[in-house]
Amino acid sequence: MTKRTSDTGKTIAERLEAAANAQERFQIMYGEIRDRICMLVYPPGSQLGEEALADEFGVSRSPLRKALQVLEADGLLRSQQGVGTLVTEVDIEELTQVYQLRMELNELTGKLSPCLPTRELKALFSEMRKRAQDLRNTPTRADFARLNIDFFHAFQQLSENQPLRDVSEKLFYQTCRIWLKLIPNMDLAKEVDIFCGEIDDIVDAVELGDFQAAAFTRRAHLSMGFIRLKAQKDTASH
Amino acid sequence: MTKRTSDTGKTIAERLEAAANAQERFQIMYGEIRDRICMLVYPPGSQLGEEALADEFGVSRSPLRKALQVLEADGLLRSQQGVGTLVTEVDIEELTQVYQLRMELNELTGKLSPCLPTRELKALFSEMRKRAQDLRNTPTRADFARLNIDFFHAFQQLSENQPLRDVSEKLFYQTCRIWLKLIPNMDLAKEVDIFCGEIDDIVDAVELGDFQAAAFTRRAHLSMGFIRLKAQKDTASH
DNA sequence: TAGGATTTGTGCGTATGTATT
DNA sequence: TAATACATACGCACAAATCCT
Repeated sequence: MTKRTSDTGKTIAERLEAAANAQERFQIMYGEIRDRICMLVYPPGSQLGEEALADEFGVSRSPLRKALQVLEADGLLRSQQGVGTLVTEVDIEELTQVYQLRMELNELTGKLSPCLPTRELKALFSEMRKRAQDLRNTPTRADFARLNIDFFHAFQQLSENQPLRDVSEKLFYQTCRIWLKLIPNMDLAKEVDIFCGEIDDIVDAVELGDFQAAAFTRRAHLSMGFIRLKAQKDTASH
Repeated sequence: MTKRTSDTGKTIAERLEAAANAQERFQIMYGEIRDRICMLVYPPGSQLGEEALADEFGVSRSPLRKALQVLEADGLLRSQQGVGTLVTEVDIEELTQVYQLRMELNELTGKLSPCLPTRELKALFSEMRKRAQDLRNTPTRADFARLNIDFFHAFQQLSENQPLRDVSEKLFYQTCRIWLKLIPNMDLAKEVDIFCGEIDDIVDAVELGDFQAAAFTRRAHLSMGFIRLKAQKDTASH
């Protein structure tokens, strides 16, 4: 079966064919590979293979390698001559510092250049609440991970500080795989329930137009989520 | 005249020749080009030329392009087919958000995983104080910029939070060129004097082992420096 | 408007490094 | 230890885009 993107129904090769220039092609490849990494289509430790990927994407290795190189700079891949291009491991101990920083940055989201509470913004979060409700009814690992990613991007839109957005996004993609990795050892329905409750809290704050409250709430949730992850890791190792 | 690096006295081509593997070669090229950009050897808006650079470095375009591509992801370069590889412009208005974020992150440097006040660390800052004294005696643009960069890296070592260091470094290199760009319109001796006074303040705090005080002091200096830059920009435009 | 000069983007063959047998 | 398989790194030639005359 040929892989197709969720939105458009087109294959990657078709999307790349339709791209206007090299920068668009780069964005498509970069985004697609990053998505596969954080959805564990490419699990930590797995090998990518430049030629196979280039073949699937319908391009040569040269433009593909640019995407791989930037993902390596992002800390998601590691390429070494003679060995291969490997997806980096995610270890909760090593991610502790990233999580600490992410918590502080989330607080800044409500502080630096908060957006105005537009109708579009509220509609976006309303949509998130609805998707959370659907997820609660039929919880799956993949939908949980997908909503986690999409809700992150929605939250990002609460601040107009673009550097803050860029930095937060990099750090998010360094950490988000840990959930999919550890959730098999956890109670999926329970975690989904907690996560959807958190979304409800934040959407409540957004609908009131209080973005700073939304940011503090999210910071608290991040902190508690990290503690649950650590607890999970501790029980798994005993 | 062949360009040589300040430290070793070797040309870039020689250093690349001596590198053990591709990753080292990448780091050498990446660091060298970034340094030239923020020292205004390549001023904003100037064009790089892949073939000329590859020729100087004694490599082909392929490995050079990897360095350029990551620098483009860092926001220091912009490549476009048919146009060239151009150094990005630095505008104080656009950097306002970066500066805001940098100020907050500097506060975190004293908060997240502060290092222990080792002898090596104090010696490093003592060296900075000495260099500041030398700069005061004979102030030059280039030495000012160099000390600014080196002092930043020294300050980074006050926190062991590696993600915070990485993020702070990226943001620093996005902003540091603004000083060299605007200093011709300012009083160099006066700015050097202020900067060296700031170094004295921070080194005092470091020698007392109070890294949090050092971080708060630096945050205050960043804020005041930004205000001076903005004021300069306003007077220049009238 | 057309065409030539220049630049980056792409494709592909080869070199080089690593792991395994 | 040597040979082999296989991966990325590299170098080069050509395609495509842009700019200027």
